[in-house]
Amino acid sequence: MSNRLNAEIAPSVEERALVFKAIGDPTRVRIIELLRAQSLEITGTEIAENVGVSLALLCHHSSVLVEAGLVTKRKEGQTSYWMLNRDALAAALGSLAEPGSSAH
Amino acid sequence: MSNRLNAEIAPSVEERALVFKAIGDPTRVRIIELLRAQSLEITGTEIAENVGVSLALLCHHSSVLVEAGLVTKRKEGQTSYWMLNRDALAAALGSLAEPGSSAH
DNA sequence: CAAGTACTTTGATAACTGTAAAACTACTTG
DNA sequence: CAAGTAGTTTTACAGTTATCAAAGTACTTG
Repeated sequence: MSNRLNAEIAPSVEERALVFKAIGDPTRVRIIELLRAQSLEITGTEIAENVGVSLALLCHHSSVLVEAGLVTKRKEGQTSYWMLNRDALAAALGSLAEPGSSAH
Repeated sequence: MSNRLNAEIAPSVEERALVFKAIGDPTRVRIIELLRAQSLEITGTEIAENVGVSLALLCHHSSVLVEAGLVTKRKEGQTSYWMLNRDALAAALGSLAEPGSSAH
């Protein structure tokens, strides 16, 4: 299967737009932030509870995030574990970030 | 006065989602990158030529970017000068960036 | 095996989006 | 003032999206 964004190659404009579009929804910003705060994996049910959406709706957002290459899921039994693809996120964010970005 | 994102206050989830949504289109990624590369202002016609869209279409994308607080425009005579709101961009990008983000 | 759990998919719908084309405003130049 | 320029708005439309509700799948537990 063809790989998704893997931080080794610079993502194209279209790929980056897809990533930003995927983050461009309040529910998905919450999902990303929740995943970002995890050091270990987290299950779909836990995410749905934390974010406050139904599992069905979470599953829809899941597909958007997976398509954009931001999230990977691993299924074990009937529970699915979500992982944030930190490299893909950093690649997109970094492509538009200022050289010295945390200045204040 | 400052009704838009101004990097002093942490943008809400909704505000940041709006910014990411605004960047979530290939044409607008190109516009942002073009603006990012400018040290001075750039006119609408120049942007349209560089990005390869009509002025009418550019104007549509303009409204999305202005609504999100990413772009400011100043009109002088019949030409409008665009400026990137670097603080708003950095605030959104930074809110999801990893602590040590430029590692490789 | 029946019931429950954890998703996943499908269908429906209302709202939104990107694009093109055309009309419009307002400034500038001859 | 007529023509051209720069930008804006409007109209139209096909395609997409977020959400809900309901049905489906597959694993687990009693």
